[in-house]
Amino acid sequence: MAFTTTIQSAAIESLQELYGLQFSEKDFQINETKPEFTGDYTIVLFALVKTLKKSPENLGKELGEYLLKNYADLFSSFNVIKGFLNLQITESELTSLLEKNYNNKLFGKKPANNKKVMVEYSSPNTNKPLHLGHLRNIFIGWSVAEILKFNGNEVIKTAIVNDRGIHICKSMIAWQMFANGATPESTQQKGDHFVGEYYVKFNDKYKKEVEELIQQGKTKEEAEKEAPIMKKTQQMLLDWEQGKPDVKELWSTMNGWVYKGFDATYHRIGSDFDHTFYESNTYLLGKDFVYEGLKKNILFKKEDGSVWIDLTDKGLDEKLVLRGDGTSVYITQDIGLAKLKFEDYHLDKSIYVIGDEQLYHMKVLKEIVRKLGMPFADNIFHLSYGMVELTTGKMKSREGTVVDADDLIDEMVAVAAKHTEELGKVKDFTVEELKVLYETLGLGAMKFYLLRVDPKKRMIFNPDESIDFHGFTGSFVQYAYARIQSILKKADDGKESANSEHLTFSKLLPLERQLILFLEKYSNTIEEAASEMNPSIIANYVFNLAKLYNSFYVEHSVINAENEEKKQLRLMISVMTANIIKNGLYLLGVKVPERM
RNA sequence: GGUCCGGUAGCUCAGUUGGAUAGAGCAUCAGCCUUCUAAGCUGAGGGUCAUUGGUUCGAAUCCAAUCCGGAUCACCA
Repeated sequence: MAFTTTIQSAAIESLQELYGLQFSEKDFQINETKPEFTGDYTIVLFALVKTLKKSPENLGKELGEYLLKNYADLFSSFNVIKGFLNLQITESELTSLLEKNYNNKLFGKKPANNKKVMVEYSSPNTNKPLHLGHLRNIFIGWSVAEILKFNGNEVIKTAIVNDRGIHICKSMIAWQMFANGATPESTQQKGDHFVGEYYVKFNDKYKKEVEELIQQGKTKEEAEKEAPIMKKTQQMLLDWEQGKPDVKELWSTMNGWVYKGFDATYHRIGSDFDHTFYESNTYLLGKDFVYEGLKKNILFKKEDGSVWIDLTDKGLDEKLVLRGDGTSVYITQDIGLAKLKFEDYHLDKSIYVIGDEQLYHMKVLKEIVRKLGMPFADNIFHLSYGMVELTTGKMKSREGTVVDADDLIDEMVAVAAKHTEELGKVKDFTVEELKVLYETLGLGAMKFYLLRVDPKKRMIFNPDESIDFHGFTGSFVQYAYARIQSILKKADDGKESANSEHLTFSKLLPLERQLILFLEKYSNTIEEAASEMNPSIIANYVFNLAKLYNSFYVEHSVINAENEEKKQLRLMISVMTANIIKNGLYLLGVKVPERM
């Protein structure tokens, strides 16, 4: 049990004994004691003062004395300042905690609790390569999935691939017009980049045609509709929907190129999925529920045949769910897919990692699903994240300011290599080891940078800051880990590994105390990260742990400790710190190097 | 215009179920490598927590209004 909850229940019991009143957890707070005061944890008494009709000082004194007397193994001293009761934890409690956890490497991992959760993330279009925004999405999704798993849930990672629609046809038309049969193989290009180029070529050509038409006297709207390349594209979309063989074949060939490219990127960044949904398979799914809803009068039809739902009672307006020509729209497919997910996988919860620009869409989806009487409406959860902006403003594909994912990864890894060389560390490694190290450092820096901010918030991507290896970065944390490994290796060489049997530690130094107390908070931290679905909580924790350990590291020697007892204690602290860093970083998708 | 999100140090961000003198990192300045990896450590300066009012023992945190920024309100996905 975590210290805060232990103290909470001790205080509740004590108050019951002392004053005969039953308090609950919500009645008063347990905080960590601020560094400028003596103590480890603080009970805030103000809230109790009123009901107990006592002065804060007296209440603090009485409660403090009672706790000290009746929980002597837990508390060693107390002091009262204003309405704050500061308590100090006994050394025996701290060291036994260390021993217990040292032998149990799970750090509060919870047993399976049988919640089945699906996390959907990534969700790319197949007409262009992944970019920085996708990376934030993927890292958040993967991390949240792993965090939920670590907290005892059964998690299914999925992606929905948007593999159909007008945007894919654009790339296809441009390829037909300009490629002369070129392929990714023939041009030595990654498939997603190859296809993306034709998407760009489409837009160039389209723009030119529109301009020409405008010069011939057409309005902008007319020109955009009548541009020959656009007409061709729309015809292709119709052909695709009617299943015309040559169109379908080109479509699957080009998508195949893109998937190969995506897979390479996913593999490199360590992202994985248990299942992939393809929109081309699911886009018709919602229609049946629309017909059903019509029968039940939940939906209504307008004169032109289009089908709508009235959400005005929810503060929204009327939403279209089926076009006049009977084809489905975005929301229609999502209704179908939502149901499919819950029914095929028997989910307790379905999480969608989608940008916050779709908050409205997801709200509408939930309401429609609810109105259609599907029981899982409340278990749909939109994990929304803010857009990634550049220091120069927003990313816009038309203006060429999109940061390509593969380019960015290459650059991060290259900077990691350069930096390592400059520090003169290269000579300690083989070529193979260096290659692995650079990936670990470069990808680690990038993931940490994108995950250290609360997902819900918009964030600004600063290229210089992102490739920094100092301060609040993945490298900083990795470095602390590598230094510990170095100590452990030296200790092992002298056959002096930590032995936790029958040791009595006394006189903990302030930094040793702080570290043990901080390590103890890890299990709370991952629980919080899970309930908030927020990896940044772990990033912050793991950084602060590394920082604290670094202070300890320069202040106290482990191998040349004052005596054997101290050495064992510090080895145990070091091992636990390393294990928790490794585990915490793992939950962020960041690997640790044994040396760096 | 309606709805939603945000505004904390020069910059990027923590801190918000109300608690003690608001914290990090970067940047700036000053120190620390014969001693477990200096990708590190120690210290200094830097704040009207957007503004105003309210709630109370106590407000960055809750409420109201205002200002500023963003998203969204498609027979696009």
